[in-house]
Amino acid sequence: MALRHAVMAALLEGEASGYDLAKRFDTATADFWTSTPQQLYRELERMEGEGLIRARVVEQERRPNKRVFSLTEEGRSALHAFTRRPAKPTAIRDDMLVKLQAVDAGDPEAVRTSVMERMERARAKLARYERIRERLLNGRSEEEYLRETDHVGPYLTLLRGRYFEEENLRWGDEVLSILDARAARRAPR
Amino acid sequence: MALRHAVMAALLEGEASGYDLAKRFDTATADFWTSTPQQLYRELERMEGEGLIRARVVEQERRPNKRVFSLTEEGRSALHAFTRRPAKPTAIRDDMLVKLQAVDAGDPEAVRTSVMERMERARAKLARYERIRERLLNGRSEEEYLRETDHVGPYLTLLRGRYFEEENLRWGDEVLSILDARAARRAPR
DNA sequence: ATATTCATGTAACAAGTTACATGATTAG
DNA sequence: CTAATCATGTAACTTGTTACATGAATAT
Repeated sequence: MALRHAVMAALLEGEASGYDLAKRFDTATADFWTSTPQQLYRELERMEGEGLIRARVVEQERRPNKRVFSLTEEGRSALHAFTRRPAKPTAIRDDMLVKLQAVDAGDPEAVRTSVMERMERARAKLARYERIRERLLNGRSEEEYLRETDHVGPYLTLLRGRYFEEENLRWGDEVLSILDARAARRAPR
Repeated sequence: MALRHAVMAALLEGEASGYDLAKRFDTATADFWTSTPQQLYRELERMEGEGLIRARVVEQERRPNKRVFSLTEEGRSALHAFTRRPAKPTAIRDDMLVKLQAVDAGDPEAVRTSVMERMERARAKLARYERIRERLLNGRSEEEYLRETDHVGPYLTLLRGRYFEEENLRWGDEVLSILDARAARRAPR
C-alpha cells in the first residue's frame, strides 16, 4: 500500500495526470518511488473511488483529453496519518547483487560489463539529480533555501538519491578493481 | 524470477534447508537478497520440480526432519547463464522516502523518530556485516584474502551492504539536522 | 512458566510485471 | 519518414505479503 502514499506525496507538489505520475515514477528517473504506468492507472482508479484523490478532466486541443488528479482533504489527512506510522525496514534488492554473489561460478566478463553499465546509469542519475537540485535552489545557497522554503521533503529525498548513486559508483570502482585483479591472476599475460 | 537465482547463489556455499535460507533471506539480516519463508517454500518446490535443485531428507533425532537442498548440474548452468544476462536497473524503494517527501504535510516529530530507528538498524547491520567480514577474512588481511580465495562473491556483496548502511547513516544525520533546524524555527523556545 | 528456535507448510490476498491495444501529434 | 511524446487503458500472469496452523525442544 505504499504506492498510494507515494502518489499522494507526489500530488503535494500540485495536480498531475496519470501520465505525469508515470514519468515521475519511471525507474530511470524516479527520485523517491517507482512504478509502472499500469500500476498507477489501476491505483488511481481505486484511490478516486475511496475519495483520496479527485479527478478533473482537462480538455485539450491538439492532445487527447486528460484526467488531472489532486489530493482531497481526506487524502491529505490519510497522508498525514501515514507519516505517523513506523516505516517498514528495507534492504537493497538488486539483481546485480545476485550476479556478484554467483560470480565465481558464473561469467566474470559479463558481470564486469553489467557493473560498468550500472556505473554509467549512476552517473546519468547523478547528473539528473544535480539539475533538479539547481531548480530547487533556484540560485540560492543550500542554507538560504532551507531557511526560506516550507517544502523540505523533495530536498531530503533528492539527497538520498544522490548519496545512493555516489555509493553505487564507489562500490562499482572497488568491484571492478577486484574482478580485474582476479582476471589478471587467472589468465596471466 | 530473481528469487530462484538468489537461492541458487546461496546454495553455492553449500546445501541448506528452507529454514536455513529463510534466515539468510530475512530482511533484518539479509546481505544480498530478501524473501519471506512462504515465498521460499513455494519457490523451492517449483525449482525442485524443474530439476534446478535436489532435496535430500535428513532425519534428526530431537528435531523435526528436514529437507536439505543442493544445486544440480542443471541449476549450476542456469546460474551461469543468469550471470550473462544484463542486470535489471534498480532504484531504492523505501517507505521512508515517501514519508520524507510528505514530511511538510505530515508529522515531523514522528518522521524524526522513524529516521532514528532506521539509523539504529543501520548500526546493527553494520556490526553484523563486520562480524561476517572477520569470519571471511579469518585472520588474513583483505589483500591476502582476495589473493587466496576462489570465492569472491560473498565479499563483494558484503561490501555493498556495508557501503549502503554507511550511506544510510550519513543521510540520516543530515536529515535529522535539517528537521531539527526547521523545528527550532517553527517553535522558537 | 514463557519465549524462542527448529521445521514445515496452506490459503487468501495485494502488489508488481509483461504484453497488447489505440490513435493523434510533433520533433528529428 | 520514423521515432518519440501525449494519454489512456485491458488482460493475464508472476511475485510478494499476511494470516493461520502444527508441534516438539530448548533457552531464559
